[in-house]
Amino acid sequence: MYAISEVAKLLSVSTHTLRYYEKEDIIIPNRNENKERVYTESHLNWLKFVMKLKETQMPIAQIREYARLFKEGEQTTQARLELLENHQISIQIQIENLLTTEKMLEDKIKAYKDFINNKI
Amino acid sequence: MYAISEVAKLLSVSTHTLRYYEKEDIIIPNRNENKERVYTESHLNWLKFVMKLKETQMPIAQIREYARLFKEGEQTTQARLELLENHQISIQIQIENLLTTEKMLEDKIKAYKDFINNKI
DNA sequence: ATAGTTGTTAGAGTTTACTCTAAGTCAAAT
DNA sequence: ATTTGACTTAGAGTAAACTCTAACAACTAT
Repeated sequence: MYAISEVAKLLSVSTHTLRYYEKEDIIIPNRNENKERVYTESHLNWLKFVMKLKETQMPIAQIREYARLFKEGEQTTQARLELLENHQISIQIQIENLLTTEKMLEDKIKAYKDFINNKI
Repeated sequence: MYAISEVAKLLSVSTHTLRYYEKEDIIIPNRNENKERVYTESHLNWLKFVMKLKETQMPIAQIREYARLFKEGEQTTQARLELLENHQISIQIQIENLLTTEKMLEDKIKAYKDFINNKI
């Protein structure tokens, strides 16, 4: 059980951002008697998952959509699967692009090094 | 030799964007007698390179910096090399992150499929 | 002649994802 | 008693990278 400030610290986000995600229906923590947000281990895991999706360029709107489907329950399993499969494809494309550019950079870097060392 | 609209079409960007990049000192095309922008093959290659950098998350400010160094000439070779090497590292980190998340997604996708097919 | 393309300056508008402020309440800790 | 941390609503501000508009000039093609 974590307070908002603890979660912020653990996941390196601001409390502002956590409240913002809540407003965007991405994480809805529990509340204690004083109406303070209480995040469980499972909220934390969900947030970590969300951050992975964000890191890999999934827009907030799509993350919200996944969260919404999740809340709707079992009948959305197929839709969630499709969403994740689409994101997997997006990730694969990103990796391809990065690899291509990395190769290009490697050549350029090599050329620069040759130039600096040997003035060919 | 390409007019702005041809470049826009070839590279799938708007003429607005091309003028914006020019204002940001990222590409400065030649001009003809009528002061119209004229892009050579080499401008096109530079633009393609720029788009690769953008695709791999290099901010405009850094691309501008690289372009500036380029214009300054040979004495900035070392600086340009360092900039590209830093970006290469950034690319490698991005690839690592993507691979990690892809593996995670693959597991989740598998779990969803199992659930759907066998209701385990 | 007129439609189309390009040019200019200057600035306004858009989108995404935060990020922060105000202004006030409430409960726990020192 | 007061500081601290949390809460609320409502909205303003920020940064990046476009994206578009206005309003008018100038050349090219039909």
